[in-house]
Amino acid sequence: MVTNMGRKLIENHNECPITHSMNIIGNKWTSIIVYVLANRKLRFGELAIRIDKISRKVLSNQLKEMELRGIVNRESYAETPPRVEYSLTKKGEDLLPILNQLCAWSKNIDLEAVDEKDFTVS
Amino acid sequence: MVTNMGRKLIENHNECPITHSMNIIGNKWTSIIVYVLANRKLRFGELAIRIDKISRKVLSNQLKEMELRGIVNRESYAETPPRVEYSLTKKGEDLLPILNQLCAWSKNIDLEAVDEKDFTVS
DNA sequence: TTAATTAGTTACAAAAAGTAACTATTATTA
DNA sequence: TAATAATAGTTACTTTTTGTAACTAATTAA
Repeated sequence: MVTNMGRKLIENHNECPITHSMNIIGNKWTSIIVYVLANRKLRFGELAIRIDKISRKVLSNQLKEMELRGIVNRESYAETPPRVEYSLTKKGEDLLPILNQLCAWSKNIDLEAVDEKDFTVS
Repeated sequence: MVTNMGRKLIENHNECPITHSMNIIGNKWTSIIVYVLANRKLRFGELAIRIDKISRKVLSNQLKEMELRGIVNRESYAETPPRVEYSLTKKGEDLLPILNQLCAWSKNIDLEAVDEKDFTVS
């Protein structure tokens, strides 16, 4: 059985900085996970509850990738039932003020228009 | 024939601001398009060339969505061959400084580790 | 002996993104 | 006259990413 969990990257030979950034946070969940981990350490299950629309599978994959990139820290305790705690690294914390600005930016963008329209063409 | 182009949104009833933000820019290309449109107006084909890994199909879909959300402006000229120019709105421009911070943040994150590892388990 | 607890994993399904060929319109070229 | 070029998309199809629901292992408590 073979499972691949590495996200496929956008080729970026000329090292475009925004493409590089998107190779790190250009997906639905990474930023949300960072935001929820702000100022606290959370167990896997707590994260799954707080980010209630994420699936455990995707949460697990994202956390692995984020750990690999040095955005989150994973501490595993040899207990039963298992306990695994996730927290932000310095790098992860450094992302927070940027995410807060993003939140402010998006405040008056309305998504209802898209939500209600059906976007069908015949 | 029916084509749906509306992106599916993360449900966000408690109006989590970061979830809202991710419903707008939580994908591979939106931020890259904004970044490339900084300080200039570009035609569809020019965008496709400058963002060379994006497909015309996805570029087209993204631009529609971004126009709908008020991030880009689309100007179409009745010429042959057609000319369509895209530029940032105020809202789009407001995103730029945030993207620049993101670029700075991501500068010393190395993706090679993920690239080279195979992530296979048996 | 059975249920409860927790951090994942697994096989499968749906959605998003990628590919290559195609369309319509008019001007230019052969 | 007919074929070619140019441009902004679209189309049918394939691959990748994300989502769903059920499952596992290990130990404690009932």
